[in-house]
Amino acid sequence: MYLPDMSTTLTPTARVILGMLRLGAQTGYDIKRAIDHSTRFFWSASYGQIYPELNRLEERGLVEGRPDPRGGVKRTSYTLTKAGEQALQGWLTDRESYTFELRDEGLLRFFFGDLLARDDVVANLRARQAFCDYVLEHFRSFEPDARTGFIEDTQRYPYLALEYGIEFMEWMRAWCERTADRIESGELPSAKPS
Amino acid sequence: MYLPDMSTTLTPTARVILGMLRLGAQTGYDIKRAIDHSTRFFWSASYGQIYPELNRLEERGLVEGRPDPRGGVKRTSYTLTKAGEQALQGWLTDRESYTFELRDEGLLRFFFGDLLARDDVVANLRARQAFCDYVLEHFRSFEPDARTGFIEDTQRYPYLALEYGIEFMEWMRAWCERTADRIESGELPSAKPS
DNA sequence: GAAGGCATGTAAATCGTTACATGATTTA
DNA sequence: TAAATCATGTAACGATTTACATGCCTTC
Repeated sequence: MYLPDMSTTLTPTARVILGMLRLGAQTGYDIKRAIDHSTRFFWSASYGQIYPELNRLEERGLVEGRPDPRGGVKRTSYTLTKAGEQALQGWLTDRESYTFELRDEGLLRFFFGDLLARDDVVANLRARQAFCDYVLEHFRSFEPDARTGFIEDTQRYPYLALEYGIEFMEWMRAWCERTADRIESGELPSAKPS
Repeated sequence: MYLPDMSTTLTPTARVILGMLRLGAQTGYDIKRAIDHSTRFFWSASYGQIYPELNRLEERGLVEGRPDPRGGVKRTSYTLTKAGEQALQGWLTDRESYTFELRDEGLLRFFFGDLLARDDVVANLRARQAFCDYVLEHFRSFEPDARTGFIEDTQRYPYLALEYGIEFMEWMRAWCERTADRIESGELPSAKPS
């Protein structure tokens, strides 16, 4: 029988939530905004996940919510409990679990390149390259915010993670360009003629 | 009202299925094996997805299944229909849709590095590095098969996609090493003391 | 007073993994 | 004859997105 240890195991969404609360986010809305400006590219979450998960975390005693009607708006602010702190630290130092999932449609199209004419493969690679440029633009627009942390200005690692993203996209872009050139020059063959 | 064009839109799993059938896979089992040896790292699918999806694709007239009891085993072999070919080509040349999703737990831990002692951040990076090594080992064991195509030996692009995977993991590994060194040397600060 | 941001949530649908179940053939 | 591989499938659960709904406050 399968026994997930629900007393210590954090769901995917719970991991970002606890972390973001610990970094200074207060409300579900805060958390969503922080995610969208930072971890979104490697760990996203929607409102439909965040609000129910906050309730579940409160039931489990990992967070504590208090009504916080600043400016008359109905709002709930959350803080980590002792147990929540421990769960977060436990996850952060857990070297067992290592989720790494990728879903890359451009790469799948490339994988099926033998089914396409050379020009179509090249066009796909150019589209992928444009995608990299688009993401890089985004990332670079985040740089000023990330330099001083997305939530509080004592944070250094969000900026380093952004640096990772930028360098990754630059690497990917370069790979696309190089490969498209190799295919166009005829160095790499194509089964189907153009 | 939301109107996905179900007559032309392929579900995520349908995309690999049609492609793998076109490359020469015959049964659901074939498709699963091909995925596990190739696209798994950027486009995976389980039996629980593949078999029901094959039935749906047959209902939609994109594939055709025939009982094929080679060796006495109950088995269904599938081929693409004209409509299936068209749907596949349509998707392969569609530059509109571009799924790119990443779920990277190591990177999320790194993002929260300000909550950890320097030694723990370094340990996380070393774990990530070990993960890269592990994947690289896998990839390199696939190289001989990929050189001649995973299903038929006229295919070149599966090998190029594997090359991409190897180069990507090498890049990631180098980034981990470099960053761990920068942190260990004290070049990058840590909020929490060790 | 309209638009946009703040704030919280639900319902439906989709997507996906995991465990379970079955049974045949092939190989050691 | 036992283990591995071939082969197909379902049920339960978990995760996630999207659309919808509401209403306040602030700025133009």
